[in-house]
Amino acid sequence: MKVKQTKREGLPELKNATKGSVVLRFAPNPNGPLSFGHARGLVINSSYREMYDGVLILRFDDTDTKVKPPMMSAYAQIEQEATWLMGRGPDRVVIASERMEHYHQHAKEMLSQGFGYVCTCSAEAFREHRVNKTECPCRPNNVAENMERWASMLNGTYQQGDAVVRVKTDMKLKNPALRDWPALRIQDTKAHPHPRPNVGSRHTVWPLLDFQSAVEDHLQGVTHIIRGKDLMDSTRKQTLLYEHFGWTYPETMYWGRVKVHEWGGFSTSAMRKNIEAGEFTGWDDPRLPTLAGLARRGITAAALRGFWTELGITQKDISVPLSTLYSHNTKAVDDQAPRLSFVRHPQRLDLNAHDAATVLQFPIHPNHPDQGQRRWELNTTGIWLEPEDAIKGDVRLKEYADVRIENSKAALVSLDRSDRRPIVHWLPEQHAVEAVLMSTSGGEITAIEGLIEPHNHPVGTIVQLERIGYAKVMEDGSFFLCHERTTESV
RNA sequence: GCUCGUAUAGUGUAGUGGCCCAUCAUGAAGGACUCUCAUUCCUUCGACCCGGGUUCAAAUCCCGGUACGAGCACCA
Repeated sequence: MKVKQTKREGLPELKNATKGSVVLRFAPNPNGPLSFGHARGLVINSSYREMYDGVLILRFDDTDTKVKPPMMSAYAQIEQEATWLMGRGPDRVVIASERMEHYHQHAKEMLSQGFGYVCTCSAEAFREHRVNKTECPCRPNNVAENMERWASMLNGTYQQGDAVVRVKTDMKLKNPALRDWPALRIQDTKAHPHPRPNVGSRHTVWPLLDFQSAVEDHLQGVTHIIRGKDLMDSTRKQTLLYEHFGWTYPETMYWGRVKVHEWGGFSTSAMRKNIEAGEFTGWDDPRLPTLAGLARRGITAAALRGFWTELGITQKDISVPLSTLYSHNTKAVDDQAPRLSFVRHPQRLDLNAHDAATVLQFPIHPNHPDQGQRRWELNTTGIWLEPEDAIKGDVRLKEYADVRIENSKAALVSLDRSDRRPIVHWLPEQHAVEAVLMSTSGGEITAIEGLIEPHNHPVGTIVQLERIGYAKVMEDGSFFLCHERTTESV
């Protein structure tokens, strides 16, 4: 008997993993709030935490005060956003800048055991050595000398740029990236203090990512690292360090680069600049691919989880259309979204409703009568229609009646459906309040004036505007279209 | 330039030598249901980068090519 092939559900098994003893980590730089891409690390790592009943560490890699300076408000925001996305908080939070003594101690150990050295060559000079596979003059220095130079790094004799601590690997390694890589450097924290008040200018010798991350992973007992494949060489560098220390490196998996068609590339630093320049209203500007921005326009955590889980952890570099995310969001949102009638650019028509019912009643959600009923009272003869529908001639006013439109007048034909004429959404003249539908399109925020049926859905509710799409109720009562349309009929 | 990695339908993804004329989702087209251009359901369309090799047997292993991406920062 042939067994039909099936697609694996969810994420693949972790190598060398036993339930209950898996330790994972997600390590962002708090130089801004989380963005769409960060969600991948959160979703994947947290799924594995659930699968293996493991521990997930949120680690702030905030060891650069100049190139990518941390943002004080980002720490709390990132933890909150991560919790929102994962549906559960991290098991442990680690802040690198507050664990400097561990990094210093390990640097010292590295020097005293002779597998590290203090190098005073300029970056350019060392680059020459790296490409030519030659040893720099500092490399043969003995332990005593290295300890002395280490002291000079710590006490300020050496200034920023004067010296780094390198891990002794092998200058003849095939991969140039691995040759005696830098582990710690000096930062002028007087000029660029760390934003955390208890850190500030206290330290001048700071670890670089590869060293800090490697030491911290070991200290925290991390068993599995899942990260971008841009960090593949980091794994190799860190493995060399682990060998020196006699540690075992965690299992590692990588994912490739993801681009979203509509967004192209973006970076936290670039967004920060544009926000400061006033091009965006803030980190939660709905045009921004930040978690805050996406959440603001009604993209749910469940949609993000579904999206990233479906992409999995392949090393392929991919480009995905936003519609993929939207389809996940539709699935997450539709079943609960109350229906509302919103008429864009309303046009008033007279309706000769001589025989009409005066009260209409129909469900808030067609698939869920238990959500209650909508109740429209018809006490005048005016109705509102979208201009596009008002020229269609024979239409059916949804949940009410078939009408014929001629010369800006609508004539009631039948209360029951008499044929297959198109059904349009509409509003009774008195049962409509002014409203605005906001949306993003092509990097702009646009507003469409219109009328909405009265409702009391609280701020934040994701509703479905019939025949238009899902929208979120905003603080000011306006609606924000969740899924920007490619073919917008504004 | 050196090093590393990846290549399955339009877009993603499953598949680790025979159950593969290749999975699932999304998309497109058609249809059913429905007083929404929503949801749900059904049908159809559509792919193993190229060339060699190993093998009785290759999407799956090996070699070469090509394409794309990443690293070679005193950034993360």
